Amino acid sequence: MTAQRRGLGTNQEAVRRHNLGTVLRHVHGAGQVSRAELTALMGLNRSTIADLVLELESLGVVEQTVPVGVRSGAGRPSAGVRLAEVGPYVVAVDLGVDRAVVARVALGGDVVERATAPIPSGGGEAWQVGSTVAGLIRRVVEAAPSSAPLLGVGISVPGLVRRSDGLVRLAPNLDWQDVSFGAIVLAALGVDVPVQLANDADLGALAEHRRGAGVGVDDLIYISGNVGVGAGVITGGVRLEGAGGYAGEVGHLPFAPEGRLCHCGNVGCWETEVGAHAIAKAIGCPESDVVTLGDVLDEYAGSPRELGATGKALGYGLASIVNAFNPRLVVLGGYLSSLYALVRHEVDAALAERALPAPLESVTLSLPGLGSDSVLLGAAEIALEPLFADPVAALGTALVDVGARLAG
Amino acid sequence: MTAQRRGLGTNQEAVRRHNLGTVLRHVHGAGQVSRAELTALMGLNRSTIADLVLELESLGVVEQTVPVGVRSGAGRPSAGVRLAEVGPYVVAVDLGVDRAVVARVALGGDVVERATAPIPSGGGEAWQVGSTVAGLIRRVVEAAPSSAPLLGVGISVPGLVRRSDGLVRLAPNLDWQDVSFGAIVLAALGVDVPVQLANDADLGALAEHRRGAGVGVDDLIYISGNVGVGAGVITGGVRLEGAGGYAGEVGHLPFAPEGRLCHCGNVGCWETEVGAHAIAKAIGCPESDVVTLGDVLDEYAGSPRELGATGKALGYGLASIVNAFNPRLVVLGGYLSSLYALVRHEVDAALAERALPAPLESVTLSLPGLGSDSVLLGAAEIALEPLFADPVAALGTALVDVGARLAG
DNA sequence: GGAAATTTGTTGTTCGGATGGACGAAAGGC
DNA sequence: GCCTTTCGTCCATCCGAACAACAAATTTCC
Repeated sequence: MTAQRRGLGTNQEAVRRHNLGTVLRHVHGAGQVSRAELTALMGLNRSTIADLVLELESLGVVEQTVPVGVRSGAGRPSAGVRLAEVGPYVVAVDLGVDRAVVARVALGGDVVERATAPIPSGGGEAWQVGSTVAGLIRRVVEAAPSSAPLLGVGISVPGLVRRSDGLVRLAPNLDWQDVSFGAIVLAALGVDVPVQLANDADLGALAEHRRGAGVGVDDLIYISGNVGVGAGVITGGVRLEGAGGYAGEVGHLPFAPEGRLCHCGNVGCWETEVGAHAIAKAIGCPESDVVTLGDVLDEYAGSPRELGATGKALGYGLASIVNAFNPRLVVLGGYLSSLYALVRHEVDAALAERALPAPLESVTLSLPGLGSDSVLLGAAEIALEPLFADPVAALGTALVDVGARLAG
Repeated sequence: MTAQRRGLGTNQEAVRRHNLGTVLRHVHGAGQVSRAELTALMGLNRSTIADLVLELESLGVVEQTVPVGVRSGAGRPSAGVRLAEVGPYVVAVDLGVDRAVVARVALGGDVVERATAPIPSGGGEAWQVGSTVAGLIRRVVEAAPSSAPLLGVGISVPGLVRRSDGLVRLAPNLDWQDVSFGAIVLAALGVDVPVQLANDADLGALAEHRRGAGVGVDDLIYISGNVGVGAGVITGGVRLEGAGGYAGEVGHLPFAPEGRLCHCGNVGCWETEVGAHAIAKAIGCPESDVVTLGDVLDEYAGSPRELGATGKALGYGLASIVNAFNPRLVVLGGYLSSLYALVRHEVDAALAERALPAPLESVTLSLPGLGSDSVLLGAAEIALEPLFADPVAALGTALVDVGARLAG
């Protein structure tokens, strides 16, 4: 029972829900599992697993295959369970500061189709962006088999998103404040599907945890470098959200009291040292290229010395994060992955200098295992969440024949 | 299912375990609940609750009472469920830097008996402290009814405690490093009971969440001022532990790069501004009174201006914590509660100045609801944890006739 | 004051779903 | 080619939550 409301009792419906969802979660995570592996993973009886798989098969989400795959020892090979060929899917939206990426993502995490459009600098009116996104959604959904159900839409936003209702409280680089972007997109689409919004760093963390560099790691942090800097925290295997959903705003941790003025109104925030604008200034990159700083850094041919101070600042800041959250893994996403490749030594040294020995000894820095798709795939994962919580209910309310409905 | 291993399925034994534990948790939390309230709280059937209560009664942990208490509407009054008169108990140990407090705590959280002994300054050898603590444990257990089972011992340590095995990695103010204090106490006691160790701030947070200022608040932080400064974090209703159990070490967040040298080897840690030594210096308190700084501050009659900078530093540091964790409540424990009473205005203003608007709007600062017992009661709570996870198993392995066993 | 309404406790039964055993099937090892 | 090992399938079983019916205790209303 991953996230049941605490204090409640467990009735038998809940047991079935949980077990169905857990089987599906395993298939989703591994792509292909044998029934024998499922019995071992879940600690349930052979017969029970068989029954659960049968029900999922009749729901049209998984298929059983002939025994295949690497065999270990003797004995009859176990039947495989894999995702259905024409199964449920979600739409993932990665809203960046300069472009929106929209993808149709199948259960299992494969990007089936993808579309991108630029966003005018400064964000533009939210309804314009919503209209653009809706157009991209129409495009990626068009070719989907009409019998495949759409489970929902997950949207990543570079800013503070209120958990309770998905309101975008503040997205500085889009110049948005208190925007109900989920409702805007739905209105532009003209249909009603479940929509989930979340912060980009939180979604990066989720995706890296499920399918990237952090598989099997229950305490990890994803640092997103996306003009601003934020952190998504997974702890004990679950997302750290905080009271309102704003946890992980590490970009405004104090860093240099005598430092530069930050757009948040304070002085010397970490972001003023390792944010995109600061780095661009350090390497003499024109202001117009700030939004694509990652690409600039990938092709950076200047002296690494110009970035030495930045690397040190990154390491010092990471030390604070390591002390506060004690993660096993820190994934550096966005342009920070490009930066880390250039100044790895400075970052590692600064981290080791400032972090406490105990949390330091078990932490690792790494690049995203999903490249630049972490956030997009994280958006897919939150859209899939209801399916794992209750497969029957989620498929019951899913939208079928989506292409036709959206065409009109 | 509060903390089941993820990925596992739920079998029927687990359901019963969970439901029994949840009933007990409710009785433990409320002291007295009616069966009707339990059905509403847990969402289970009347008959099911009746059966669960019957089983707990036969285990000797709860008793049913005649209908009593405030009645709301019409209808037959519901039977009450309360903790058994002679029920299971735990021993809680609060290891401070200058004294150890040991208490016998009944299920329900009442301190039945308590004993205290000083600890030589600088901590002394761990085995000496262990022997002292064992003596206190003997004393508080002596008068316990011989039929009452001892569930375990919970120990709070002012330092970094490894979650996996309870090893005390570092307790600077006791001058300990890698001390297996649980084993030491058990050896001095000569019996084998479950022992849980944890960091003092984590336990303060736990107790305030369960029985103090944070009842019903699922995202709270307890800041312990106990010579050093640390934070215990509850998020989503569960303890934030991190990979090794060291999460919440906020005392060494960077604060003033040009500041004082910290014992951790860095410069300008938050602790160098709001730690006990810094405050003592600010108000001209002799070094020998640092360990009782809370009492000193309670009787402080000097000019509040001497503490203005400290209050500001506290507020700024709290802003970082609020941005990073987005709590709904921050409880200031230890000497920080005394400090806050003196410079509330400065702290509030500094927090409001540096925290981001979104997380700031929902956060409250408060004093501990449990006074100076937060940490002690938190130690009791971790010792009780196995009981709620599996009442039958925990009571099966509990120790009876404790007085006689410990006398020899 | 009495009857109706309301809510709960109790008891016996039902039912959902996990479990376990028996048996056959499909592989590897010798 | 036979034995061993492991798995799928088909039962019967069993555990425990849910449900229904009735009795009990209290409030409310007339």
